[in-house]
Amino acid sequence: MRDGRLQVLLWQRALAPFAAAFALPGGYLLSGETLEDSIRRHLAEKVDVRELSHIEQLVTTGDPVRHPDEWQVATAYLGLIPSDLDPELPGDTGWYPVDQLPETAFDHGAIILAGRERLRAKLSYANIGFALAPRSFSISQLRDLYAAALGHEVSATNLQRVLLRRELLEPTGERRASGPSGGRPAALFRFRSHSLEITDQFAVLRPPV
Amino acid sequence: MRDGRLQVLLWQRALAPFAAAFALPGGYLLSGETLEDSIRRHLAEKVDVRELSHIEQLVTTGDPVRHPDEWQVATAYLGLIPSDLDPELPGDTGWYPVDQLPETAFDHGAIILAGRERLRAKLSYANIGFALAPRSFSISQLRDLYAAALGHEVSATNLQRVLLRRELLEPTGERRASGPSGGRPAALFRFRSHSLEITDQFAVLRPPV
DNA sequence: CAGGTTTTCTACTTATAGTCGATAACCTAG
DNA sequence: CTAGGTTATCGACTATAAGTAGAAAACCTG
Repeated sequence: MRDGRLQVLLWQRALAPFAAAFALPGGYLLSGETLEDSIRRHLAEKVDVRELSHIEQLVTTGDPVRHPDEWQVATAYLGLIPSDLDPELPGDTGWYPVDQLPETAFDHGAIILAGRERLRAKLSYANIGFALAPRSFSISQLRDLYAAALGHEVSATNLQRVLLRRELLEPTGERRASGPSGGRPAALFRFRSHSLEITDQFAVLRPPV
Repeated sequence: MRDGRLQVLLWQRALAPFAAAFALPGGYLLSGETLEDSIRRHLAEKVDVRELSHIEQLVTTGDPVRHPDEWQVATAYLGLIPSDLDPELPGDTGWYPVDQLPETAFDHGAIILAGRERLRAKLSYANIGFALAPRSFSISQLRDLYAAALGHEVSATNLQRVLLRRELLEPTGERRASGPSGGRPAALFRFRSHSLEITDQFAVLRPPV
């Protein structure tokens, strides 16, 4: 989440194929290397990987048409960075809104959309919000974050009750100072756990009718 | 589902490594081959792949410790065969209960359990029952199938109502002749669709308290 | 202190799922 | 042909989760 929108880190290619198109960070596996190690190694060239709050395997494609010259098998991972961290980026990379992608290289456009779907699903049946939200936040902040990620309005009242019932959130006991235009100061919450936990319910926050 | 239990097709290895241990069917990718094509090709040596009612990618592991001699990257798929099909099997393969696995080769034991978890989850928020059940079935049959796959008791009344509400089932209009010990003949149902569809609900059939 | 703003709470409604007992529709034995 | 056993189905009730709306709380500024 950057700028109130779901954005993805892309890198503008210099060389063919797909010169000038935008690609996900990545690269080749070294012999004997774990997939996740390799992802982290390649990503480290772009951002500080200690900032990753969550990473999970997304999909593996071996479709021969995905690369024009070479036959490749590629495994994509979904990685998340909390909204309050703002990593230094090299000049050829930047954040791009997922719902307004530039022209992408290879099959990266489809992979990004698959990642968004995975994220949306896990917002509804897991505690994956911890990977997007800052360590401490108000319910209104969290509502805006969920709304942007899910792509539809979310009720703050309902969100708070659902996440508290599932025991995913706990109050920090602090309150945020109210803004310049006044208003009641918001109580702050945090996620109880910062590792992925699946709930036994699903229907968090369908779009309002 | 075979014999009222969730079973997996395994193949007893003849050669080292893991000689005599049981392994999932599979093999090496050919150059230029799609992952799914490769799976179907290797599987065809064991069973008629036209009997597969569903197939989906499960997980890719590149952990160097998974094979003692060689560095491998392997992608596992989950494939399902309806309970009323009984493929001819070569002598070195057979069905083995997932909750009572023999000694497995490589990391195949963990992969099988991951497959079971995927299946259980999709029974709860998708129509994946179509891939396990016969084309036409009574609610009691379906209850037994769900109970065996989920690992806990399931109420037939509730199952029928939930699946009908989600519009996943439809009555065929036929009834099965009652068994030798009598009883009311059961109405027959079928799945409306035989391709995977995600529902917007989740909590089908939690274990009874 | 009045009026505006944001947050939070409470009550109500709706949707979905879980449970239990009654009833229906068949069988076989006598 | 009927009594009693068996399996399937239905209906009513309960429990839980989620969606909505409006009132109240807690701050701000002028």
